[in-house]
Amino acid sequence: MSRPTRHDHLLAAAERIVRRDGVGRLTLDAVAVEAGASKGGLLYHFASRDALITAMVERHATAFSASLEASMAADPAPPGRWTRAYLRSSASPADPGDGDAAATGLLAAMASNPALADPLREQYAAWRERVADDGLPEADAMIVALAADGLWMADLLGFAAPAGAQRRRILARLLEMAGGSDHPDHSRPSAAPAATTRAEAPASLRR
Amino acid sequence: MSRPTRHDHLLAAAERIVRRDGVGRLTLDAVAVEAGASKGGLLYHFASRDALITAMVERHATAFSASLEASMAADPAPPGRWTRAYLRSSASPADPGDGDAAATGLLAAMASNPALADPLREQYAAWRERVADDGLPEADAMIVALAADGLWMADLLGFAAPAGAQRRRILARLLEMAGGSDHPDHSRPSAAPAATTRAEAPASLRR
DNA sequence: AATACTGTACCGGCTGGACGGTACAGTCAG
DNA sequence: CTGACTGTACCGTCCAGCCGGTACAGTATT
Repeated sequence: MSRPTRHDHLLAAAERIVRRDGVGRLTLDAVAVEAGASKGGLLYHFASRDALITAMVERHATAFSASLEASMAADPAPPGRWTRAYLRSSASPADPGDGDAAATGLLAAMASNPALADPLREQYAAWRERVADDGLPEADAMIVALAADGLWMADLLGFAAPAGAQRRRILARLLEMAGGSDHPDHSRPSAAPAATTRAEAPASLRR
Repeated sequence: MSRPTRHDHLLAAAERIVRRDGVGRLTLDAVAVEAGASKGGLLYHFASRDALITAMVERHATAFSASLEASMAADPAPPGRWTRAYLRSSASPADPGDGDAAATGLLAAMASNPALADPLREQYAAWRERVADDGLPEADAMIVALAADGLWMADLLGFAAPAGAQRRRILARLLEMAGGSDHPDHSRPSAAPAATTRAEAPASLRR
């Protein structure tokens, strides 16, 4: 679980393919080639295509979970902590390099076998409970989380998500609804002024 | 464009398959069988699989658009009309028989060729503009729309969407944010009391 | 009125290619 | 010697798209 192993490289290659070429191109051969490995080697690590996709989904789930936990730990005010953390983690991915590649596993699962997304579904339900019971008016907290999901979905599906100043205003308003400070930029060096904003639609997902 | 033609039957069959068996089962043969037609006949109407999926997407777009327009026409108060209509149309599908089958086209498009969803993307962008410029505080209107999308996505992906009383409370709060009356049940016969609530996750989408 | 022709709707078998998965012999580091 | 691979050949299946039909309604020709 420390430095990137072959295992990780293969997973990363799979994500790259989905993002760049679309789910339809996620074949065992393509992944092997992308990772500079052989098909045999790939199947040595992941016994089947489904196993590969499951691993992608789980990778995303743990990554998001970690981002959530970190964001929450950095937020001292108890009421609305989870909700704000959820918002931050969905609206701006942890690792900028990753971009919104995180969801590639979900996409792949939905395309070939929705049941593979089950672990994510469970996680999601748990997060939801946390949000609902966060010391805020229940409906408000849920609305913040749902709006975060809406934003995330737009990115995922390549729909035009609000960007730039508009996005920033929406995020600020959501943070406010979640009982957060209006100036959450305290720990941000502001070296990257519009860093909160995502450029455009993914522009990924071609065929 | 009047009574259901063969064309419509084929499209409906395709939607049924995606909903019942999952996107992975959407093959030309399966659609033909489901519609009680032959593969040749199917290909006579839709020159390719992509053409079929495009038609599914467009069908959904026009259906949603119609529902939106109708819902808006029935809402006399100018400020926030679009936003409320958008909320109502996403949160409860027009035709109950359809269920949330509407999105099957999107699912199919994302699975095989994301570019096929482009028409929907355009529509979506247009709707967004309408919402943003609806006489409400921009951020609030967008949040309502995004939350509606979040709800819709949960249904689409089979994630546990808020249901029952909780869903009703959230919807009420969203309607309030959109400047609507708190009792929008005026034209509802209430013969189906919990009709607003969707039972569970789609439970569709198997392999 | 009979014949010939045309366009539309639809059928169903076939093929070629892609892809998941298997098998296996070989390589190389520790 | 073992465990982590590589490289390649191969199999079976699935599936999109093609194509050569059929049925039939309407229309023109004689």
